[in-house]
Amino acid sequence: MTDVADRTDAGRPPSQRREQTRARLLDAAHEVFSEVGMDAASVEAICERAGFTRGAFYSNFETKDELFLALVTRLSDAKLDAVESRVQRLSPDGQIDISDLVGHLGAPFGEEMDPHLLTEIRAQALRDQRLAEAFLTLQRRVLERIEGFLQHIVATYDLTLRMPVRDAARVLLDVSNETCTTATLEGKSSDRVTDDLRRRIEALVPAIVADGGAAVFRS
Amino acid sequence: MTDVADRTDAGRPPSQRREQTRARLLDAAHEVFSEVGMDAASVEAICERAGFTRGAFYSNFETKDELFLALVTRLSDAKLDAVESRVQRLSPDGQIDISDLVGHLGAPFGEEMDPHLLTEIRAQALRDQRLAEAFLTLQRRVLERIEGFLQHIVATYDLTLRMPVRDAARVLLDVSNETCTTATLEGKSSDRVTDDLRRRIEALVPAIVADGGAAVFRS
DNA sequence: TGTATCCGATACACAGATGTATCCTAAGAG
DNA sequence: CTCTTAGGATACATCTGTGTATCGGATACA
Repeated sequence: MTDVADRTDAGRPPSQRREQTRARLLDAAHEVFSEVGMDAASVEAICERAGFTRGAFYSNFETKDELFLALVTRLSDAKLDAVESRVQRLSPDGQIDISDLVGHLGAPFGEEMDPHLLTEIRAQALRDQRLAEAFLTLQRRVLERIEGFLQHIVATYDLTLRMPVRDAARVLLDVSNETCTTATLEGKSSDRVTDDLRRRIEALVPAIVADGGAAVFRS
Repeated sequence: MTDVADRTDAGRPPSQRREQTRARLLDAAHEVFSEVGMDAASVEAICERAGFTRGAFYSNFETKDELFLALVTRLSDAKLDAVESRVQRLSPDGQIDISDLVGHLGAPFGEEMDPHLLTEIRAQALRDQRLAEAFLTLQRRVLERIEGFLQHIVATYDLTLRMPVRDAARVLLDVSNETCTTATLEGKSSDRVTDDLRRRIEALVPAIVADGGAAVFRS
């Protein structure tokens, strides 16, 4: 009897139902991990949130660790997609709106990867080789995207940076990360986190871009 | 019979012995928390590391949470002291060695507050109001120190910054934090973490300081 | 030397989590 | 309509951790 929760997989083929179950478990895991952290999150709690019992869990995953890794992988993909699509949508001429820039940089956060989970992943990665590698790979790829993005801007608007593009990308990412985490710690809403980030980036751009990029950037 | 471990508090007055016990428990907690994280660290494991049983623990602390908070407090004090003393030792004239600057900025890390613990504290703080406040207060105070330090340099050498001192301090701190964490994730030794940090700061200084501060900074 | 006291060890009760082994049900196959 | 099978529920054994209550021994002081 499946009365734990009414699910809508009534008439689906079994193969799709399995995927659905995995996805729901991952969704639930995302929430619970973000709320109470990896260690404090019991498999039980995750299953309950997803509307399943642990039977379903152990039928789909080996262990909690594997679940976490799967979740991180899924989030990484989503994150990269988000960055990628934003880079594509870059307007090819005219001025660059700093809010836009923030959008590009902030994309790695958004709903896909909130500071709670980012911090959690890091904390875990410091003690798990596989996770560390996964995380570092992700970070490297995000960095490359941002670097490419900057390079594009530099070429398009004929700007000069006061440091190598790579370093500039890193600084922006670092400031992004720290600002988001700190603002979240301060209990700020998602909107106000973005405000903070915007302010920080605005202060940073004139330092990185020669002659302040006055002709190109606008607030 | 106290044969769990030979302690050297043989003939000490009881009051001092109590302090010793607390200190040893805190030391052990530092290690264990840093190794396996707050949640995974059992009181048992901490006591074992310290050479006690849980009896000693519950005789000195209310709960594991209180222990963690006490540890963070102790670390904060140590951290601030480290920053403070380094600021005092600033050479009043001549050139500024960038390694020195890194030393000042990196001081918050060192042995006092390694990235493992920093990350751990953050992860916890995201879910614990009291911890969040403690951490934010610490961060604010460290920031003020760095700001004061920068202000001192600017005044002494008559430099111009391309952003408000406050923002400059933040950027430096953010880059410090992220660099240390990432380098640690990459499995780098303490020395190589410092190397990384040095490189990052070197790239950053010319952007922040007008005309690159060429006359003042040397690698 | 006797005694009170403090501090840490030991023992215990209990709660919660993990993982496995088994059972049940509903969708497809013939 | 029956049989098969997959996917998830249920039940169970085990383990680990927490916190409390009690005990014992060393120190300090008379």
